[in-house]
Amino acid sequence: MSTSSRFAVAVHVLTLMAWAEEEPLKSEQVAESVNTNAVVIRRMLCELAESNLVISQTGSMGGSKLARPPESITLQDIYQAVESRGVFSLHRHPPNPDCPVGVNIGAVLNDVLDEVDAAVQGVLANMTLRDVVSRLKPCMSTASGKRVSATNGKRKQVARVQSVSARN
Amino acid sequence: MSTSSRFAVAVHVLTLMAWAEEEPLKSEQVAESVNTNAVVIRRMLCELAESNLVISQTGSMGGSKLARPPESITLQDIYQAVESRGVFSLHRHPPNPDCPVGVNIGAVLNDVLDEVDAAVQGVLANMTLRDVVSRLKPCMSTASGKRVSATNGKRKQVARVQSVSARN
DNA sequence: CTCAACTGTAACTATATTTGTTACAGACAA
DNA sequence: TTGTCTGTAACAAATATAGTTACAGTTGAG
Repeated sequence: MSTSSRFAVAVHVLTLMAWAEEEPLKSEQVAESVNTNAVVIRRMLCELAESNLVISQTGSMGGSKLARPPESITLQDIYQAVESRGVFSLHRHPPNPDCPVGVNIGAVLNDVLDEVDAAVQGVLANMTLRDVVSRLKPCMSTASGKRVSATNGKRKQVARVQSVSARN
Repeated sequence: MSTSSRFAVAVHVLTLMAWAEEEPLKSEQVAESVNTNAVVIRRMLCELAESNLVISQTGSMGGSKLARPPESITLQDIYQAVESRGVFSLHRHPPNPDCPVGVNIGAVLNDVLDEVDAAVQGVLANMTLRDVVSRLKPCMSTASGKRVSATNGKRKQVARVQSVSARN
C-alpha cells in the first residue's frame, strides 16, 4: 500500500531537531543521520517550514530548527504536513457508471476512507515529538553526550544494506 | 502516501459478488464494472481465493462467487487479504547507526506504525460486505433490477477520464 | 567588500511499485 | 471435442518516490 517513507523521514528529521534543542542543524548533518542526500532533506524542510514546524535560515552559519517546542508538535501535525493524500486510494480509473455497483461504490468507499483517515490521525495526535525523544533516550548509552554526531567531518556515508529495510 | 488502489478494487469486486448473490461472475463482467482489464481482476481473485473469501470455478460456465455470506466478511478481512504491507513504510535505506537518533528511531516508529495499523483495522472490522451493499442500495433507482450490467455483450469500455479519480 | 558556507529550487536520472496487456496451458460443461 | 472459462507467466506502460547535479541567492565573518 504505502510506498512512501516521507512520514518516517519527517519524524526522524524533526526528532533530530528536538534533540539538538535550539542549535540549528545543517541539511548535510541531517542527511547523514537519515542516510540520504542533503537535497532530499532540504526539500522536506521546505514543506515542514510551510506548515510552520521548522524555521530555516539561509547563509553562512544557517540551518534549521524547530519552530515551536517539541511538546507542541504532534505526529499528526507532521502527517498533515507531508502526507497530503489519505491512507488509501480509490480506483485509478473511475468505475463503470452504467453499473449500479460501479456508480455508487466510490461514495461508499470515500466514507470508509475518511473514517480510516480520522482514526489514523487520532492515533498520531496522541504522540508529540517530545514523546518520541523520550522513547529514544532509554535506548542509548548516557555517556555518548548530546551532539547529533560525534564526527562532524566528511564521514563516508553508511553502506546501504539493500532490501533489509524494516517492514519488508 | 498510498499509491495502491488494491483495497478499493477488492471491495468493489466482492461487492459485485455480494450483489449477484449465488450467481458466479466472470472476470470479464467484473472487469467491465471496475473499468479495468480482466487479468487484473483474475489476479486479485486468486489472492482473495487464497484468503478464502471467494471460490472460483474454471471451465465453461465458470466464474467466481463469495465463499461465505456477505455479512461474515468484513472490510478488515479484505484489507488483510490484499494489503500485505502496513499503512506507512519506514526509511528506504536504514538510518545511520552511529547517530543516537538514527539508531533508535526505527524502533519508535515501528511501535507507532503498529498502533496506526491496529486503528485502521479496527475501523475496517466494523463494516461488512452486507453493510456496503446496504449503503449502495439507497442510491439506486429500484427499477433497474438486479443484474450486474444490463448489457452483457461486448460493450466498449468506458472512456477513461484521466486524473479525475476521486481523491486527487 | 569579499569570501565561504549555507539554503532554495530546478532539472534530471534512477529505482520501485502498481497497473495494463498479450499469450497460452489447462479445466470443464454441453 | 469444442468453445468458454480460469490461472499464470512475461512483459510493457504508467506513476511515484528518491537520489543527483548544478546553480542562484542569502548571510555572517573577516
